[in-house]
Amino acid sequence: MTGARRRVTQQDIARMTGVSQATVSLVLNGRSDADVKLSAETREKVLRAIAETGYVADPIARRLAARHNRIIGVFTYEPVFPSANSDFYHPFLVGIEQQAEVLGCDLLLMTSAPVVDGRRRIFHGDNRLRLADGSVLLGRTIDRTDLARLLAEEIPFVSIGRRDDAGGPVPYVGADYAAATSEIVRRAVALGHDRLAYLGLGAGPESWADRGRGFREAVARAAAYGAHYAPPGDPVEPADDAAIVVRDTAAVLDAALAAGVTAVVAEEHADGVALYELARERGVSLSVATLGEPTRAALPTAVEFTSLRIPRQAMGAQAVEVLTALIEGAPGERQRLLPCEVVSGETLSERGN
Amino acid sequence: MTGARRRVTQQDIARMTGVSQATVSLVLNGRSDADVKLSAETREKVLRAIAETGYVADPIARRLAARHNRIIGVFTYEPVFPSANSDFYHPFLVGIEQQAEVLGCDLLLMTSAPVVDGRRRIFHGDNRLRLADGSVLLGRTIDRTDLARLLAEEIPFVSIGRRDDAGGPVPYVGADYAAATSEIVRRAVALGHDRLAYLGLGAGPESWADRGRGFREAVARAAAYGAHYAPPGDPVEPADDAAIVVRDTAAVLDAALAAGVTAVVAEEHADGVALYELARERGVSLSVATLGEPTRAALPTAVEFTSLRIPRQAMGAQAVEVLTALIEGAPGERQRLLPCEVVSGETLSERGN
DNA sequence: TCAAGGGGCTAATACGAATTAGTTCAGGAA
DNA sequence: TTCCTGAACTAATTCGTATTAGCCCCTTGA
Repeated sequence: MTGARRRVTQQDIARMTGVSQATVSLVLNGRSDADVKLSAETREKVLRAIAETGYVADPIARRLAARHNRIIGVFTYEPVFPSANSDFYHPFLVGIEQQAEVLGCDLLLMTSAPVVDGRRRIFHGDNRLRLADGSVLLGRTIDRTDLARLLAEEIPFVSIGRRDDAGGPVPYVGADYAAATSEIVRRAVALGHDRLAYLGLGAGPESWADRGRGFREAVARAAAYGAHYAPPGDPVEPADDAAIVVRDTAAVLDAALAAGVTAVVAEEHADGVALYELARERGVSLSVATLGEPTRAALPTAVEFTSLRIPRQAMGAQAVEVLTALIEGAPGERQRLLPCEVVSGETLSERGN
Repeated sequence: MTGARRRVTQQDIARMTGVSQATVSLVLNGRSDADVKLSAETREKVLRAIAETGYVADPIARRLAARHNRIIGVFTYEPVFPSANSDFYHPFLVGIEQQAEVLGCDLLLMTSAPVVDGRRRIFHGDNRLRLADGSVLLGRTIDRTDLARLLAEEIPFVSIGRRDDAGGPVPYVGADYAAATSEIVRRAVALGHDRLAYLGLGAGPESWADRGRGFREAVARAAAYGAHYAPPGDPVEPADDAAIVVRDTAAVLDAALAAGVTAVVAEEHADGVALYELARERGVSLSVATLGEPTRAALPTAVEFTSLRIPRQAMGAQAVEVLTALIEGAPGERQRLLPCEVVSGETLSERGN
């Protein structure tokens, strides 16, 4: 029909219908407040021209003028679409996408962030965060200074996973690991275990700290004995004075048995699996619960583990919810902890089997 | 530090350093052409102020002025992050993300598109396609009228998967199903099969048509006999006159055996698996090759099928490549067919086993 | 002494939509 | 007739950056 096509603008529509660009904008935004009146005739004329030309507002210009564009940024420290099959982040993203769809928002994956030391950098020269109305941050650990800067610059964001204050409260949607861990300890105690051990690094991301805290508090409440072991393989720098550093699974098992421990709670699923399998192999009775779903490849096992189900999809969806509330200045809590379901498997059983 | 923070702009930098906004822009863009000269002194002064304030260009304004941002749209007809585990699209997205990362582009997932009849609509009222510099389209079938409109409106896009012309050539990166299918037929003939059958619907997306064509051409070249059966369960509307419509796997097998067919090439992996298993059950010797990876849930089978490996990741990456070439007006082919590797399994064997 | 020729910068404008402060006009009241 | 009011618009400005035309000043050369 037309030859060299150029983008249709409000100006074009205005010229076609003999009105001003401002009028076109007003019609488009369906404005009919007290101080803006448009005759039905004009309105129809403009709408007809819009329909004819297939005009669509340029979202970029819209954002510049109106200061929002219904785009939600998604920042991940690792690739969003990992090559590895066992994809821990996927459920979060399913939730994020679902909620974005509900809200009619698009998702901007910040893949342009340059990778340094294997992690994407949030802040860099050509920072794109402002392109979106706000962003969801996804990652096991998130740089404290990044968080502080996001807060300082008043960039709307929500972290998936609880975060400690970073020069101010950090908006987040996390899993209530402390409560879930306490619940597991409670169950163990109810099953007769009164000498428990926690297998995990004290130092690390908030999610680890929360589990450790849940364990210690529950043990204290139950007036039980609680030891703390650091698992093998990791760079060990236990924050907790009670921690006994061991270097391999066998040593952990030996130490636990020597201390009369009958139930172990493992931060990492894989560590728990290894410990449980070793105990079985040796014919020793030992209860094991793990505090999460597999993130490292675990030994293949046919046993159903007592562990936690992290409400990942709900966390993703709610993160988007909180973010939009934040952007729109709507009231409501900016920090949410979602309950973790305890999966009652067969690895936590009555004391003495 | 400051109270009510406002975004730092070039104007602010200009005021701080006593130069004009234009100068700041020039410094930022490192311009030093013939017609733009800046003293080293001014340059440094400005750069220092930029470093102090932590100024970062607003990508929105940048885009409005420069008419491009480094955003690549990703339009999928289904959710990008499907809940289902067997995720056919995932590898494409891995490739897209990888290439986007290499190019320093962000990805915009068009999740805002309203869903009608279970599919997202590309064109709708508040269309966001223009937000990105260009888009990658992902989907088994893509609406012809959508493609035509994209071409007409000169919206840069690349389809993943070959597409027929739609009022003009459609840019795509596809898999060369025709060649791969021919290769499979060639192998079958080399193994002594001279009566072959094709199991698949003639009508359907281009990718199906390509396979069917590859089959017919190869059969003709080999002067072999080639029949065409429509698989069970699907709404059958065979485009191919030679097609024999059958309604269940048993009927397909009966018809094939009656016609003296010894090797069957199946469009859909699941159909091929069903047919092969049935033949085995009956103790009949029948070679089967399938033309793709599982997209529908197939019967569980321990057999390694002769089939195709679709270079999905490479297709995703190259789609982004072609798209950027398109956007930048760089020369190069806008239609690419990538070779499919033939997986030589055990289901295609010498005639008579 | 004047013109020519840069170097070094700025004014002005564009990009496309949103918004606000008017302006025009018709009709009614005083 | 004048003033006022409200309906129906529009002119002008804003958002922050990129770009281009052109200005001013200082050298040089004749």
